[in-house]
Amino acid sequence: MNILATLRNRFGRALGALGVAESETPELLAMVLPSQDAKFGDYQANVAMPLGKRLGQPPREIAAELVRLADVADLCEPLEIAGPGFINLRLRDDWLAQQVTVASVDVERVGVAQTATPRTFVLDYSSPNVAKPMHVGHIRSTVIGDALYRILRFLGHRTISDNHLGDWGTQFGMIIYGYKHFVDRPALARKPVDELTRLYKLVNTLVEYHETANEKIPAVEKRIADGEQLLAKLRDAAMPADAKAAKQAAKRVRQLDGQLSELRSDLDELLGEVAAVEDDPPMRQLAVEHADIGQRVLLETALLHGGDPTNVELWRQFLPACLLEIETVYKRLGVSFDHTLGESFYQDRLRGVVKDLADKGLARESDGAICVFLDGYDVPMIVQKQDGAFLYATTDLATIQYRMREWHPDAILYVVDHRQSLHFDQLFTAARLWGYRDVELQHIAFGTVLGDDGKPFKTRSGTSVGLAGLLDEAVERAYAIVSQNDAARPEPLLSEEDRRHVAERIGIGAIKYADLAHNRTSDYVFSYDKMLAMTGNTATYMQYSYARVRSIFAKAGADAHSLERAGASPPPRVTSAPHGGEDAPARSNAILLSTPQERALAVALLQFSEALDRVVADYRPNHLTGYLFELATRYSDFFENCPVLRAESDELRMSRLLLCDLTARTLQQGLNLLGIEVVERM
RNA sequence: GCGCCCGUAGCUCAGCUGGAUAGAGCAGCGGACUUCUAAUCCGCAGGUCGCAGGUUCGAAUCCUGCCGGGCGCGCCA
Repeated sequence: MNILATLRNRFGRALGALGVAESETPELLAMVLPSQDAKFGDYQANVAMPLGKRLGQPPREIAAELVRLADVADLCEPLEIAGPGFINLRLRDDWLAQQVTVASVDVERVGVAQTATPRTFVLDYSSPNVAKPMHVGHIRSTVIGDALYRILRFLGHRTISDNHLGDWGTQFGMIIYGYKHFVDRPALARKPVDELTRLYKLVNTLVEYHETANEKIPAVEKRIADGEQLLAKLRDAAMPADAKAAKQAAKRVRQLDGQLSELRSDLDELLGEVAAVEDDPPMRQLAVEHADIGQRVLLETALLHGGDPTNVELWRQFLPACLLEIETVYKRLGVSFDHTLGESFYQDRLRGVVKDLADKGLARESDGAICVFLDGYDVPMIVQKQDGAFLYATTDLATIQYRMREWHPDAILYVVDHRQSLHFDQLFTAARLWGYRDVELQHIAFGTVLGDDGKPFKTRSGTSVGLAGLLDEAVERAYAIVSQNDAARPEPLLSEEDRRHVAERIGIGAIKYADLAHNRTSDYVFSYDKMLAMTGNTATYMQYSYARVRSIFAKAGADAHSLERAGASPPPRVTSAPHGGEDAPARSNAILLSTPQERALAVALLQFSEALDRVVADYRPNHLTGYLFELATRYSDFFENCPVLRAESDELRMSRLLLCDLTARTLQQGLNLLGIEVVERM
């Protein structure tokens, strides 16, 4: 059941009867919306105001006409016109009761219909570099992508998830170099993943050391010197005469000052990095011995790309261990993919891509590189470097070509950091020029995860936070909270094993939910305390709400089983209005809406479908978290005001049990679509 | 310099293709546990939606300019 879609459908007909052109109706029907304030009813139609202008009639008159034409008497109370021409709709209690009763026996889909217009979506998310440990930056892509995948699939779309691994880049050159110079063979045989990680980190540290010492530090020093010079010049300059120019000059000085202090703190950080190596004698020794490590890593990478048998064999040998590592994280997150076609998969297609682009006149040589020049962009998209190597733009184009040929999608969604938006703009523009015009290409951009200080989330030492450690920490904190709360009960509910199990689900859920609940386009501040809070819009609160509902069934005992049976049966024939005429006794499995709280809960339950539509409209899972919070709030209100097991009659008791059951299943389904598990007790 | 994103309560954030009196949580104040999980709930207080114009029946939302912040800008991904 989708109330909004039903109402729009009815108003569409009314608009037709009013003589509105069919081409204009979709835009107008978008103005039929849920009310923001309950005193205006459940829904409102705001179409009369814009129509007033077009038809040259007072909006209130048009509203009155629409009220006459709209055939909604079966589901709405008599329509009301308010203000300049708002039409307020209040749903009939008997209709609501009937609809929610039907939803309550829908075991599979809690009343959400599948889309009438299924599309094929390819979703590209997570895409970590293998060989590097996954870090905090991979959470958002993985979690948002997985949620969108689950939601689209639930709505009946064809979905294909493809983890576009970085499995062919410089990080393998590093591992290969590390293997050739530093490998500890027994360790590699014993724990390959750990040893490869150690090699990667070691080589990476050495490469960075040289880069920092030889390039970054001098560059920053030069910028500081230039800045200081400019600042001195600005300060010496005579104050401009007119006020505006003086203000501008002052601002310039202020900005420059800020930039300089930022640069100085950058410099300190870089000097610290260098010192860390130099103060460690063995590392210092290695740094001296491997002075040209940066170049030699690139060489190893080039050899790999060129098909060098030794390096290709090493790559083959190392890849499974690296995959195992990330697979562990995915398993814990409950994320899986239909395909995992990494960059390496496309390597033998790249030459053909560049040739085809050149043949079609889209790419040409410039400064020794092959570039695609696009209107409206200052910089071209480079598809082949001077030295002949290909770039990620090339791989991405090859990937689009492959996906289009293989899966014929209607849309390809890339869940990737917003910093890559220029790349995707260019990629999509190029792809369309290349001939892929009938596919929706979307960069599902998201912001950065920040620490408490408002800067990108890092450890004290400045390295990025490992994803595995992050999950551990959340689960550990969840365990402490679970244990503390359970121990404080007169009679603890949970065994030690239960507590561990619950903590895992709460900890992982908290991280995912916090991420999904934020509007994806903005940065968000990562805080364990906030995400594990029991109040507010958190996974923990949602899981708690679920557990509270379920506890009623635990108390109800055998009733739960009979209810499940009732739920599994076909929809009941609703023979009576909820308030029940004497000659039509309410059936035992019909829902009655005897209080405002029950009614509000029923409306919320029926709006699940609308929430999912909103998510899909612009690929924002936070609309679903917002909905679940609203639902949980409504349930809480109901829980406080409507006794279930001690309801005044058997009919009411059964009705409320049905509402509870549907609430639990809707919460569970909603959380499941976000990749979050529930617990029966907590 | 050019481009993209952002600016909403003390803090962290919502605000659903422009709708009626801008909402949550935290923090603050005051209430509710012999009653289905109080890890909860209810009430109070808290706002020039960065600033200034414009578009219109109506603007936090759309347009322009300014102020403030983040990110990106040829051979990394």
